[in-house]
Amino acid sequence: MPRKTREDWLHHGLKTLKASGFEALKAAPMADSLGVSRGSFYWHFKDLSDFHTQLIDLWQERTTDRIIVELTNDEAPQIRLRTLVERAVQSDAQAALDRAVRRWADQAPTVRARLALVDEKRIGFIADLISAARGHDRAASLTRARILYAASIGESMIAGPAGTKLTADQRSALVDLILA
Amino acid sequence: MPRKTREDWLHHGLKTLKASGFEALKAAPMADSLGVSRGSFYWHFKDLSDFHTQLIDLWQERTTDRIIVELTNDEAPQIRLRTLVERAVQSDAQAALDRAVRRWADQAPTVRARLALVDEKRIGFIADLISAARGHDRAASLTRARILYAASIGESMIAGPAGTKLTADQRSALVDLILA
DNA sequence: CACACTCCATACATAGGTGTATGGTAGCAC
DNA sequence: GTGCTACCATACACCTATGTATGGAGTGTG
Repeated sequence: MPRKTREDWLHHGLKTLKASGFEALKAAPMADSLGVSRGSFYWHFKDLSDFHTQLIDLWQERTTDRIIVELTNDEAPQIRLRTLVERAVQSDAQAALDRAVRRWADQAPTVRARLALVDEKRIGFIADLISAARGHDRAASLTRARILYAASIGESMIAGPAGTKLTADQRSALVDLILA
Repeated sequence: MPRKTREDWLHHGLKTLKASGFEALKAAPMADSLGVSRGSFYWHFKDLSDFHTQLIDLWQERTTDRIIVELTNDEAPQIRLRTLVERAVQSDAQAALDRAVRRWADQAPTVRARLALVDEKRIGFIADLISAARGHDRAASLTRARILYAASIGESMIAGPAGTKLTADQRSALVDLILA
């Protein structure tokens, strides 16, 4: 007997979003691949848009709020910044999910608004780390944070063939450049 | 009497793609907004995927091949590089269309393959300009080209509130950094 | 053991998309 | 002005999705 919980649906939603984009966040196909019927979906969620907002909440918590908490520790800010970049770019899972949300945001205004908040929060946190490391004034740190964040996102968006991705050394050099 | 040509359909396709994403590239809604019926569409194109490939061809010609030809002139490579960056980031029309294609690529393998070629071509051209300006070896120029290209793409992807975009001065500083 | 409560399957009405087949109209060729 | 050809409208069969209503299965609790 299947018996899926609300969390089962949401986790499957994140997987689907990452693998197939938000266009695949539909009740019928998801129910099929979960081995239940749409009845389950409409019991746990009022409708699709209810499911969508809960999904975005979960995404933000996992990919932003939780990360910031984890990286608010006693290590040197330079180290924390490098850890952050590696986490964001290196792990393809995180990058793919973020790409999917970003694509989604271009079509759904509510998602777009949420993504804007998340971007701002992330850039602000990066700026905090830069400030702590180098003591720039806030404006300069924000500009550099924005460039670093943009480069990371862009890197994950380029569709080039395998082997053309930036290496760890090149990413590290980029961080040096930002902290210079 | 309407009487739309193949070019009318393709141009409307680019506009639709830019404004509403590839999900809106459907025969029925486009026919409505063009004031004709789907009969016209299926006269000019075999099916949707035929339309899509022709659309991608037009996009590549306009946003890559033509630009490269225009910028293969006698001006100093530093100047041409700055012109290229301004064209790509500043004009929102180009950026929005590129974003739409990049999102599309995440769902359609054929589009993804084409985008990979286009990215490679653009990065190669940027690397040419960097090499001409600074005489780096090919590998170093390609890395820097990739960083600059990634930063430009990422910048156009960030969904922050108005006023947080990089200014022209900041973009120019980024180019200086790449050419250093 | 009964019974309520939780969870799900199924059927239905509705909507919007595809691609095809068929027939109609406008304009040019002669 | 007849006729050909290019272009389009319409109707059809089909598919896939949504959301709702209704009627079961299971499971725990008294």
